[in-house]
Amino acid sequence: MRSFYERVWQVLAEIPAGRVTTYGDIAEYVGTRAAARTVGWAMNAAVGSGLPCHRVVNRNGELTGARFFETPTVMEERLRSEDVRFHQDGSVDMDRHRWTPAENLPPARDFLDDNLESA
DNA sequence: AAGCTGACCTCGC
DNA sequence: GGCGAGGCCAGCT
Repeated sequence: MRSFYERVWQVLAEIPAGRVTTYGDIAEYVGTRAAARTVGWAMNAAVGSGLPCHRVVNRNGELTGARFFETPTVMEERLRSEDVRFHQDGSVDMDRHRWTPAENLPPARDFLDDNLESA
């Protein structure tokens, strides 16, 4: 079992364009719901690595991590370029775009362990 | 080495 | 329904 970060990144890499997920959903999928916080920390380390960190928002669809990108606006711009719709208050339309690892990926153990062991 | 902090979430008051 | 506290992992002081 590799680090918590790497598990998060594997999930992150599977998020389809035009969809978003939440810190809590990722945290729960990789093992612990309460580690949602650390997920954000993992994102910070992933900025600039090519992973779609912009597809992770908080439970309300707010772009809380925007300020950690190259510029504070690229997060929204990337999402808009993927046809993600926003509410008037600037939050993502979660009903329309929400994607969860639990419903779209194989069971966490299989998915994570497979990739890790075969690596 | 111990303690604080952080892109969060949930529960209790 | 707003405010405060606890829980998780890793990095920094």
